[in-house]
Amino acid sequence: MLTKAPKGTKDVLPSTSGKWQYIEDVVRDICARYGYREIRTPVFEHTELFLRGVGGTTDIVQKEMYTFEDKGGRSITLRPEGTAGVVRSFVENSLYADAQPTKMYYLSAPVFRYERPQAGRLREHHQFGIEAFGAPGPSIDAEVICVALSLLDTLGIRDLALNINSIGCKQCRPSYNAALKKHLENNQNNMCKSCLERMQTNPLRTLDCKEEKCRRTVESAPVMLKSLCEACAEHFDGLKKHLDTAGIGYKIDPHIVRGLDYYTRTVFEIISTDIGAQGTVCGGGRYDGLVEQLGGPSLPGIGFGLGIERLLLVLESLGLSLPETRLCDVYFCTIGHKAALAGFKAVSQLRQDGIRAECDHMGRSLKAQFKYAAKLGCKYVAVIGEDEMANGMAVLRDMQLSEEKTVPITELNSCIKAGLQ
RNA sequence: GUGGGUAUAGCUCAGUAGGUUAGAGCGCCAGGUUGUGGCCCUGGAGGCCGUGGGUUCAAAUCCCACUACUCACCCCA
Repeated sequence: MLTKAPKGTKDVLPSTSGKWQYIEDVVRDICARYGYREIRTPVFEHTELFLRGVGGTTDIVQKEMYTFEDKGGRSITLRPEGTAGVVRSFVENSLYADAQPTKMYYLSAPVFRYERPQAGRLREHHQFGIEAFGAPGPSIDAEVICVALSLLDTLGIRDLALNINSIGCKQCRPSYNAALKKHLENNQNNMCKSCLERMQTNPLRTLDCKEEKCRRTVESAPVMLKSLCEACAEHFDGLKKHLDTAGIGYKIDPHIVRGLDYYTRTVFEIISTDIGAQGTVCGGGRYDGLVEQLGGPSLPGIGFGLGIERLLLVLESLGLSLPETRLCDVYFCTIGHKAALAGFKAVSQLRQDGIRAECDHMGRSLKAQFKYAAKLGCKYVAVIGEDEMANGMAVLRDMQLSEEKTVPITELNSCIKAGLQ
């Protein structure tokens, strides 16, 4: 074989693309009910968008981006996440001039990060995400979370954990950061090597460390939730009230720290414990300063990204199957050239009428045609042979009931259509 | 970027005191007498045993290197 799919990429084969399509159908339906409309933005953007948007200190920007120079000398980057491009488009197209909020979604959007692949982590993966601009209050936070949970619920997934947290705003976070850093500096002996680095670059990240000694150090550290300014505390209370009202269970996890710099106030994750180490199926939060930072007006925003591949892993691990559509409604078994032509004609007509019809392309024996039809899961098999051609009658077999009847060839198609109703 | 594991048929895997033509199940194809699927039976196709070196009379099997895949760290969806 000449070459293989690049490391960290995966083909979606015909045997599984039906699952993707089913999920996409559900997503579109839910988004319509919640008033979110689709936006499609380029797969690549100017690199500076992500430098400014995602943040120069993040791992994503520092070591995971697919960046290259195009033939015009521009620095281009394949999008490493979905939000920055949507915000750019929101600003560029002056969508802020419309009545707010602006509620948009993107679906199965390819996202690229140069990482070592492992279970639930690819170099190209696909996200469903939503973004809501312009609404400052916590009700929209709750609505955004509801969209994600609604999708999971519709797919039959009930037992994933929703964790929420608030990481404050530009008023209260700097002083908290300073306090945390001070605490860490006083406990340097009780921290792992990478946390000693994090302490300098982004102290919040130490909260997320899984090392035992770091966790103990962090336990005694000041807590962001208790250091929130009045406005942030009120916002977080409001979110909890809305979630309670909607009957949504959640856990407050003060250790949630998202890896993108633009988050403010509300952050949340929906996590599975049985798809390997990469258990975050959905992650998001509020980004109140991002629109302005990318050159737009001072408008708040909130959104999430949800990984389709990880969602499929969850479905698989829970043993949940999605409804599958039948590959073929009716198969025409034919014997001989004349009959094959008649079958081809009948199939063509049925297809025009929206019926999934198939006939032989492999020169199979009658028996083999039947086997193949059964494999396709056909409801009906029609048989046309020399006898049928001679007397104008065809055999129509119901494959599930194993019942046959003889009908005039001229009435075959209408008979099939009636049976499929 | 750092560790661990694995590479044999389309898929899932057997196969070491090194020793004839490398196996199974599933899948695929063809049959089980005249034109009928699922179950069962029979047969067939399909493998430079990841690649390149080395040891040996002899290597899928032992040694080395490389590559790919995979899991985990990190990070994230």
